[in-house]
Parts: sequence; C-alpha cells; structure tokens
Amino acid sequence: MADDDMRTRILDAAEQRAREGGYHGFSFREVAADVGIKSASVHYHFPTKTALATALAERYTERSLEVIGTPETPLQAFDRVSELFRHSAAVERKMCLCGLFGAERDGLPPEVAKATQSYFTRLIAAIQAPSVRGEAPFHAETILSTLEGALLVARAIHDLSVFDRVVTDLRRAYENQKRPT
Amino acid sequence: MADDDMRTRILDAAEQRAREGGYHGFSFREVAADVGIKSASVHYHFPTKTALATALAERYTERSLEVIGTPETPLQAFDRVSELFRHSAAVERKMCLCGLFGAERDGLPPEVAKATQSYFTRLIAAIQAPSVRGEAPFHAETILSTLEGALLVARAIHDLSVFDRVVTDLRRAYENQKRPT
DNA sequence: AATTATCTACCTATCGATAGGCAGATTTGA
DNA sequence: TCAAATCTGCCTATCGATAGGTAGATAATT
Repeated sequence: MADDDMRTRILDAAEQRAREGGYHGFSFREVAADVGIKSASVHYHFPTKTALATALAERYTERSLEVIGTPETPLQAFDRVSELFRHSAAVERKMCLCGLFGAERDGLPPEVAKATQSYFTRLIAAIQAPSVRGEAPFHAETILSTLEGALLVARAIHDLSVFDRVVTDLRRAYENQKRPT
Repeated sequence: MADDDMRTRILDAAEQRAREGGYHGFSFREVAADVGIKSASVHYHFPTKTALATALAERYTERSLEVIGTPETPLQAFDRVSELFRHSAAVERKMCLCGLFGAERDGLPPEVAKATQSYFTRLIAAIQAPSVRGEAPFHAETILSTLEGALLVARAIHDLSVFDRVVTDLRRAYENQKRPT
C-alpha cells in the first residue's frame, strides 16, 4: 500500500510539487513535510536540489519510455504517446514534468537541463523508431510538440476538452496525410 | 533611444527574467539591479509580485494580439501566429512568457493564472476569427498548442530547426486538409 | 559494533514586503 | 508672486519568512 522506500516517496512527493510550480516552485521543506521527515533528512537521499531534480527527470523519462514501449507502426506510436499525455491531463491532472522543466530551461541548473533534454531526444527517438520501415506523415518532433503544447494550453485555460480536440485534429491529419517527402 | 519610463524598463527587465525561469525564477532584486534601482523602488511601481507578473502577462497578451491583427483567412492566421512564435524562438531566443506561466499554472497566484488564461483564450479567438467565413482544417487551439509546444521542445533540445520542421509539417497538413466536419 | 537513516540545531543568503526619509518637481492658495 | 502643501520617484534600513545546505548527535537496523 504505502511506498516502502523513502527515496521513492521523496521522489513521488517532489514530482508532484515540481509538476505544479516547476524547479523554483518547490522546496526541500515542502517535500520533507509531505513525506513526514525533516528537510535535512532529504539531503541524505539527495545531496542537492540539482541532484533531486535530475533524478526526477530521469525517472520520469524512464517511465514515459516504458509506456511508449516499441510501437510497430507510426500510428501506433502516435496513439501510445497521445495516451501518455492524455493520462497526464485527465488522470494525474498535472503538467508533464519535463515539459515544465523544458519551459524553464534557461533558469535550470545545467545538469537538470541536460536530463530534460534527454527526455525529449529519447522520446522523439522512440516515436520515430517505427518509421524506419514505412513513412510517417509527421516528424516525431511534431507529435511530441503538439501533445506537449495541447497539455499546456488545455490546462492553462482549464478546459481539458481542448486536449482532445487537438489530438483529434492531429490524428485525422495523420491518417489522411500521405508520405511527406 | 533609452527607455524613458522606469515602469516600462522594469516590465522589460522582468519579462526577460520571467521568460527564463518563470514566476518563481525571478526576483525584485534581480529586476531592480537590471534597471539600476533598488528593489524597494520596484514596489513603488508594482506593489506586489503578483501585480508585476499580472502586468507582464497582460502586456504580453496585447503585444501578441497586435502582431496577429485581424487575419482575413485561416491560413493567414496560421502564418501570423507561426511568425510570432518563430520570432520568439529565433530572435528573442526566449520561451513564450504565457507559455511558461501556463506550464506553472498550479504554482501561480490566482490573479496571474487568470491573466495567463486570458492570453490563451484571446489568442485562440483571434486565430479562430477568420474561420467564421470559410472552414478551417484545424481548430484554433490546435494551431496555438502546436506552436507553443514546438517552441518549448525546440528550446529544450537546443535545436531550433525542430521548430521549423514542426511548422512545416503542420502547414502542409493545413493546406492539404479539407473541411474537418 | 557498524552501518543506515533520521534527528536537532544552526548557518548564510535571499525572498517579498514595509517604514520612513528626502530631493526635486508640481500644484495650490492667499 | 511667493510660499506652503502635495506629489513623484527614488533611497536606506529593516522586517519576518524561507531558501538550500551543513555538522554532529541520536536512533534504528543488521
């Protein structure tokens, strides 16, 4: 039921906080209070805020890649990533962690910025993979950008139906479109 | 040549800072130092950080709407907004202010969140306007979401060519696509 | 006994914000 | 016309709160 590992519980709490206010929007004290320890004890598990945020981005990346898996067609890749972001919007009701970090890029410690960059490059690679056999109508960057933007905009105007309309628009174009180049 | 009005200079400096680190990523002291006054003097022009950030979002919205103007066709609307975001990516080399604020939504003072929401609803309305006569292939939300996401992703992976590829993908789909419903 | 995990207690730096003052320009009123 | 009053735009100094981070004692586990 409860998370056994304190390190995991810290990551969970920090992720929630970071997905609300971004890197500068959460603190060791808040996270510590969330998990029921003192802020000094958080430093035992993660020596610096940079280390904590980097671990956050890396775990988030791995989890996202697991959801995407190894799709066999471009359309299947599209649907997997759509579902990943739809879950973020409708179930977790939170921004994408690395989307938020990416927006804050210039205000991030370099190590966190690098981990954030990896999230995007690795997801793009995973989305692009099935296109090796068979052309895809859109670049992998286009899929990811659109979903990241749809999540951001839908949340900003407090209307999750925006997300679904954007996905519908893009998917229709994706199916109708023939080879791009 | 130089900005006469201190209020304007404060807004300019704060906008640069906010577009780097977000709402929690800039401070009165930094902004004050940028314009050559003391942080206490910034409070003379903007009583609270909420007031400053709200003014920032409102000014950003007005300026964006001026760039978009009143396009006469859906495709013209698309191109105007594309150019707005391309300028942000390639010339200013900064994230969209309200895109960043939107990502941080849950960590924002309510007044700032509302001003951010207005940015998106008003831009969507401006993009949608020419569609009253003549169908548009995509919803206005799709245009805005995709560009916001493309800006975010391109910056996150330090590759501005991503932005252009996404815009090219979307524009091709936009031209090829026939009436959606 | 040694390792692991958490504690108390504290540090320095910075945060947003307030109080009160002061020089200079502007307005007001006799 | 000239002096009193007010306003503008900044200043210094300081507030309480909070930030990330550290040292060393203590408790728990093996």
